[in-house]
Amino acid sequence: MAVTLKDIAAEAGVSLMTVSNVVNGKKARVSEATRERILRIVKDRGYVPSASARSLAARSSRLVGLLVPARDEASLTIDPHTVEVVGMLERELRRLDYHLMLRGIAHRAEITEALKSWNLDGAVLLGFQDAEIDRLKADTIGDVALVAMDSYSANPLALEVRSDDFGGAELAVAHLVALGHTRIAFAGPGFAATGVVRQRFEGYRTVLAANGIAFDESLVSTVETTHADGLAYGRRLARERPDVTAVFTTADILAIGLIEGLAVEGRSVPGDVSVVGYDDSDLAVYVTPKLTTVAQDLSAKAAEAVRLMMDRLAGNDRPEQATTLEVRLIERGTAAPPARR
Amino acid sequence: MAVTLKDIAAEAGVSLMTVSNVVNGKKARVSEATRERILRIVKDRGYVPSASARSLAARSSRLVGLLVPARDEASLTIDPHTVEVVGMLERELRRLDYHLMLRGIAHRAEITEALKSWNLDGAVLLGFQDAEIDRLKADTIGDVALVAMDSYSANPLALEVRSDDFGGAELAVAHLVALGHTRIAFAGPGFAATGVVRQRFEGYRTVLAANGIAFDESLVSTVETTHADGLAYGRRLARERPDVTAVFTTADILAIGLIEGLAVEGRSVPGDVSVVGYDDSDLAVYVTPKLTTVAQDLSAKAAEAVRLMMDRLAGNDRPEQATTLEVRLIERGTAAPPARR
DNA sequence: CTGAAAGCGCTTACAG
DNA sequence: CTGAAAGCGCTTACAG
Repeated sequence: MAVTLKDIAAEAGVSLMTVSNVVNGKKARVSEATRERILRIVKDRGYVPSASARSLAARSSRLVGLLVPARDEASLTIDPHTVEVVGMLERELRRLDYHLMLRGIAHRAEITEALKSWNLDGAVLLGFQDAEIDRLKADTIGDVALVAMDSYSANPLALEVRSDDFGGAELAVAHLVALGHTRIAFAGPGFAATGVVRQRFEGYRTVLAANGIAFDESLVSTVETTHADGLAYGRRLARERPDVTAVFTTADILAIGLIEGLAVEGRSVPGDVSVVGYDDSDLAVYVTPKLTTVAQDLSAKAAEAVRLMMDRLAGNDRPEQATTLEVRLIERGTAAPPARR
Repeated sequence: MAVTLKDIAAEAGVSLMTVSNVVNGKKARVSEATRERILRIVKDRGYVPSASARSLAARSSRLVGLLVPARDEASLTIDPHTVEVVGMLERELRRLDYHLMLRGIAHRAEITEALKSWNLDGAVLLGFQDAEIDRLKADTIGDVALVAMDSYSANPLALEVRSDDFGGAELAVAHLVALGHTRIAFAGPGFAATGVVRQRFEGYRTVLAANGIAFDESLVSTVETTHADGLAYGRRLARERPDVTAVFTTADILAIGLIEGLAVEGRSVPGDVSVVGYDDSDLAVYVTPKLTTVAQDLSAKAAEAVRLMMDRLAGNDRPEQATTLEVRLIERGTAAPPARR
């Protein structure tokens, strides 16, 4: 069987408690001599503390859940852009000696279940709608430090980290306006009263207004964030809306599909239509021309999520404000002045 | 505090044991009447068993580790192609009521540590070199069911799942040969005596030999699996090897970089050079022309990994053979007959 | 069909 | 600086 605290204690001729103190680095409580002797035995025997025993006896499990929506028995909805966040979160947590449990959530009740079952110290909610975050109640989440990524929910139970989606849209649309465009379309997934896409939409509308461009409802289209939907949208746009000279899109993948759709109908980017994406995913530089897009600092986002969680775990109060990270426009090859008519 | 078995037992007026039996579905041991009464209370009170207590008391933790290499303090090395496997594994395990712990491995010792600390029932090794799998010893991994994905290691301690890398290369190169190519280059990351890339290289060589095409060492290049390295390779190829009319590549991303590199130097695909990728990643259809590539069934690979693990956990012997999954060639737009000279 | 006892491997006060 | 006791929430034999 595995070696336990008891084994180490027996071999060192001390009590179990002393070994525990040494293993947990409570220096003040053990003399340097016994400390070194014990550490040596621990190493020789390859002792690793039992996390479940620890979790059971102590208050803390040093376990953090990464909760991701999973549509009805399907796979996790992790888009490539999210993966990077997952990797970063794992790294940050590992540095702090925490472990990460990955859990798909098919039904709402599973959140509570995941939290309780492993006695998680914290959890990161990745990819949930604001409405779902709103619904979280104190009695269902207990005492975990909960951080919701990319959330604009008003739920005080969740710590929030997101990028400046409003500002990112402003950057993109202002760039298009500066190039001389006035017929600028907005394409993104359906949105509610709040949330990432809503913010980007408001940023779009604000820049139009600031530049005296009338908002035209018929210029905003609901397009799911997939290459196929982007492509279909591009074809429709090419055929039905020759007046549109630029499109601001809420995702690179959608932008890339859109560009292909336009091409299929004989319209070029940025010659006939300018396109701005969002995310600055790897994809953005794989296509020709390379995509002009809005970049967020994913690494900073993950680090901030962990920082907020640890702060909360340390007993500090929830910060007044949600953290909003800066964003920047990456100018590449898909946005240019509109063609002369 | 959270509600425990004891609370439920008290409320139901039965012993703790009876509740335990009900919760664990040991129907034979409890009368239907008490069973229903207890289930009702469990539901009303929102009781969720403590996984750590269970793990400590029972033999099993119902926890599986997903171990991924993490280069020195850096983020996890999860490429987009791997992500899909992660999602699939999580789904399969969740269905079986197991949980997944995601852990980056920076140093070899961390494997043992991860295994022991949470008393994992099983672990999936994703993205490790064969040499690292070879090095695993029985005393360091204990009794966990270990499955190594895409491994060709001979270590009997690991269960193995992989695609038919040799066959995939055969398919790709045979396709090129059938189109009339004879000067076919091989591009992929450096490889050792064993492993995925070695297999693909051998498949390449075998098809050449079978068709009476002399193997030419100068046609094989070591190119890392990134867009940038692919691009640099493409430029080099265009300038230095006008004789090469086709390239078989070990990854789509590399193929896409290669195509761009060729384009930069004024050579077109498939007009001047044919290119075949590997993986059939999403990327393959985002580029123009769409990539001809070799597809593997990632979903089946994940399912098979879980199946092997559960089989082993059920006490069955390790299968004689590693599982090798079928692979197929997806013909799209980047491979065509060589241009007439 | 139901239950009392022992124990899984730790940590947390509390003594000395 | 070191230790004996109690307990975290379960499961595993073993009785009845």
